[in-house]
Amino acid sequence: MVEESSRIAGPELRADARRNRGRILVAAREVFAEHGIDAPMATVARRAGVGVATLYRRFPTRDALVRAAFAQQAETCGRALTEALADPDPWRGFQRLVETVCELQREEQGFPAAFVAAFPDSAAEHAQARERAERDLMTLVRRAQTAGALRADFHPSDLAVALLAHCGLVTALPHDGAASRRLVAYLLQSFRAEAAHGALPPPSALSLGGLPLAADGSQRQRPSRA
Amino acid sequence: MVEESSRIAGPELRADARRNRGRILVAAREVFAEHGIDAPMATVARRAGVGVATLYRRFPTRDALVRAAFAQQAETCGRALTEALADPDPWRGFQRLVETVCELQREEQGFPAAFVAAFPDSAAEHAQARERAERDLMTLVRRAQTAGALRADFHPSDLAVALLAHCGLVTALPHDGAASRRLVAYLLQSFRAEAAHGALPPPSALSLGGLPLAADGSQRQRPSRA
DNA sequence: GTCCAAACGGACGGTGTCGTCCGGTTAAGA
DNA sequence: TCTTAACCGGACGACACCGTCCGTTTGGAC
Repeated sequence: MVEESSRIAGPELRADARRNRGRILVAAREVFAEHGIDAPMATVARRAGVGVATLYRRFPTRDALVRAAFAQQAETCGRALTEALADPDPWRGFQRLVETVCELQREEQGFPAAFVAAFPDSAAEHAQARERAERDLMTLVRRAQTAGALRADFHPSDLAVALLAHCGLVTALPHDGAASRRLVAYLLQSFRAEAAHGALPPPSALSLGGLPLAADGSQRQRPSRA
Repeated sequence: MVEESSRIAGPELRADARRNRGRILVAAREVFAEHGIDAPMATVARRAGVGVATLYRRFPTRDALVRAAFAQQAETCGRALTEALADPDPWRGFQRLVETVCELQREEQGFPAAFVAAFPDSAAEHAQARERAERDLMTLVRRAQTAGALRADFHPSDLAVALLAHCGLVTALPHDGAASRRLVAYLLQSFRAEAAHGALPPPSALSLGGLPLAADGSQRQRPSRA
């Protein structure tokens, strides 16, 4: 992904501003991972060693900060997807993708929530990247199914379901790597063609690719207030 | 479960007080399901048609309210467990239990979070009920394994892992029943003995029964503030 | 009907976060 | 070195929720 300023043909931040921007992003990742996605902005600012004003100047909304902070992780996901497609073994590629993303969720505990929170309305900005991811993912799934490794009734949205469930697990148990790994192992085994025993209920209507959400992105549980 | 007042040999609430207590519980369930477990107390009070003071008088802490509001659901879980043990088919009993609890999580969206939030320190109050649940659960698992239906490497904590993951899913997608049902179907299939292909990573150290948490119950992600 | 303790509810002070404003500071070009 | 525009950060007002206080109402016993 290109440097942001050059994309917008921006006015080239001054040296100190650029330095502070970097510090803020680092601090944001740390704080979000430690205290959750909606830790006070002031905490991030303090950790970064800057004032709140500086933070708000650079990232007008919490959402903007979250998105920027986890852009790197999103890129990692994209790369994992590419690598998965490059794997000559279709199943191994699929498996590695799931494991990599879940590992990322496990390590950066802020990431899963960010993943869910950041994507619903990022359509405009990352449209083409998202679209491409969606296409690649579809290819990966089809390929693994054709090879007879991934069960035929696997629906691409199932990946989103699995990732969201795993996200919920690591959010509830931030320090239990064993639980996370267990869940991933179970899910992967149930995705294998040999595991297909009974019929599955109809798949979700979730859009995949950039990942969720359901039709109304605003309807998430936690953040809503009366 | 016995009526609370009689358990504590309480001073018998006055008629209006009892009526209001009931209204509060109903309102709490509705509000928690709609706005999440940490909706403002005032919202609950307003919905119940009482003042905040009345609410606080009856339930001094949010935790007390949550616990009381979902006691009924907890009881339903206990009953489901008993029924599961009564089922002559060990696997069907196990399967029904999982499906019932997950259905409850799906319907009462506040419930899963309450489940997680309420149990860490309820040791004293529900100790014996919890202990019994734990024992029954163990029996259910062993029985299904002995029958050759449930995979041998299934660990009781896996149930907690699965329920927490499902909890996370329905929290993220409150209105997507299809996603929930899909996840449950996948998980159940992967728990079947025939699905055991590769080895699983070591199980989590989660305590089961009354359900989680990890050692430090306070370490949950969302509620924590700086 | 009378009385009182229990219950009620609105109002209020306290706390924590948000996001902006403004006077001081500094990078960088002339 | 000097100038200036960009940048910085602490302070501040707005807001939401919390939990308590207190004057008023009401159930129910006599």
